[in-house]
Amino acid sequence: MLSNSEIASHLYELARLSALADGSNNAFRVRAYEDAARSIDGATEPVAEMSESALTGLKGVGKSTASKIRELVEGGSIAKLEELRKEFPPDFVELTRVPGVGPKTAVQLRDALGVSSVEDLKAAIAAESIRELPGFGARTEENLARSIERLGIGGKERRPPIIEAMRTALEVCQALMTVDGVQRAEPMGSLRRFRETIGDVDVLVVSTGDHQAVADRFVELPVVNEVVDYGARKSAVLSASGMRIDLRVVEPDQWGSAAIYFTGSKAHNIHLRQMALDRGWTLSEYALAEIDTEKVIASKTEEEVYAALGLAWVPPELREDSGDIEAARDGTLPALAEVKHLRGDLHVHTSLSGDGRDRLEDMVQAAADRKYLYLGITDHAEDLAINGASRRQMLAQRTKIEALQGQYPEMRLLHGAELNIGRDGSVDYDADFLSGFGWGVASVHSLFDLDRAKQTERIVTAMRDPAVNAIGHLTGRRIGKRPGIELDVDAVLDAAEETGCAIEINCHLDRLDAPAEVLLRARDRDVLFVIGTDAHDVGELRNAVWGIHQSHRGWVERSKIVNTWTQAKFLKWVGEKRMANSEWQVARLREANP
DNA sequence: GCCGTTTTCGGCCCGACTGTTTTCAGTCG
Repeated sequence: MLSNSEIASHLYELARLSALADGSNNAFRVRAYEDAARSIDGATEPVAEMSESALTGLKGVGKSTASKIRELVEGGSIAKLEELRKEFPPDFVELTRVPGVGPKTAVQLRDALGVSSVEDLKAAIAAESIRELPGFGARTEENLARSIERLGIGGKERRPPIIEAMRTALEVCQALMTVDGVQRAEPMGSLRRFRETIGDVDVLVVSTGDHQAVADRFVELPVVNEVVDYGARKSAVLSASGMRIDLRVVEPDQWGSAAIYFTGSKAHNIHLRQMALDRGWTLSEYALAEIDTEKVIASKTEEEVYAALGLAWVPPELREDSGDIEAARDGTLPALAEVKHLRGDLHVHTSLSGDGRDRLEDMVQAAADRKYLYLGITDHAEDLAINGASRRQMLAQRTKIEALQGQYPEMRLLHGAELNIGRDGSVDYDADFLSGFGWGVASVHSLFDLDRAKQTERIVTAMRDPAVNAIGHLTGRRIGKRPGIELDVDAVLDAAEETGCAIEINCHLDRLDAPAEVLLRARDRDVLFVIGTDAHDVGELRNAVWGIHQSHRGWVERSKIVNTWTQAKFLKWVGEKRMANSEWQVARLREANP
């Protein structure tokens, strides 16, 4: 059966090819296909199983698209799409990946010069025949040549992982803050929405001074390899790695409308602008204003603009137009956690782990500095070949922790471990030794290639273990480097509800694991989460903020995050899980000591 | 192509920058 995302990708392709046929990415038909695709992507029911009339009930899907979907599901293809593919073969479509080449230009190049691939375009540039076309010139030809070169290093398709983009963005913001008159400089776009991969880095700057001076400084930054656009309000550059960085500079009283505009998503903005029009207003990056009189209704803060439209402020990570605007209107946005709500960290390594960098004493002090009320110390357990701690080492650490506890009357120290989930779902040590720990995180560190059924089984088995309070970095993915393990997410969530085992939201920017899709799937379930930094040094305790953003992305209610709970409530919950399934524990003890 | 208590036709989000032009089209975000 075709999945929703497979169906959506057919519609996206239909949109792309229709743009070539209609000569514009903004053609209404193109947008209609995109709307339908987005709606199907976000649908919770399997669209392949829906009747034509049920399909038209989906937002953005009308009779024509509904019948195309049925055609695809029943016959495996869409006649209209096949026709378009014939007219616009992949090599030709590739042309529009060249920055500066849109649908109009691509078609014009083909009609006038017979250009039907990037290779053809290169030849036409070499022959200097493009500059002869009406509306083109030598300058355009040169720019196209440069754009083609760029395709090799970056191109429109590559989306850098968030960790890479965040680093660049914060660097740029920091540098621009030193320009005279600059009051604020912050990352926007998909970075602020906390997508796991980033199209472009967007930076918004507020300046009371000379805007041109900001642009001047921007294009001179060390990260800049090439300047794409250069203006007082708006500039764009490419980094050496091909990352595009966009800069907008606005006046202080335009921050709110500019931040909304620049944060997106595109679909969210279009929806907001439509709401503005319904009220006789228009929304741009400069202001929400009356159409007739141009009188400004709101612009200073995001809250004001949303409020004027009858909406609660929408957290950036939710702005995808996938129910966020309706929830903001109806007052049903989730009550999200913020960093200030965190009362503990429950995945922390010390130098006892082979890859840990700071001493136990320093990690504990750093947690105390953050005013935490509980701390789970979770060094790697013995099954992890290089980094794991032996029983003897673990017991010695426990003694040290007990001694340290006296110095921290406010904060409860839990001696835990990051256990390794074996092939069959078992973890390190034996049940007796495990029962000596006060907290346990279990994670997959091996056998990433098992099939879906086996991976699901091993996770579920680990969740049932009374020594396991939470599953660490659920999928084991490294964003942009390594895919996560295959999992039956619903089965895992069922087990989480049944066992009371929490699912970690790992804070490392290259993990952000569990992924947002998993968190969203758990929205209407009684699944608990724990935000864990997986810190390997004191500085990484600050990564908690990334886990908070990730929880927002997944619409996770604060009440479901166990480390926002009071110390008493948290400790009660930990104890319950470890006491529960005592029969299971007895059975395991018998197994170990027949 | 979709949509609708101002509608089944006539709308459909907004603006900057570039290169080519004397007022605009194309592209992009």
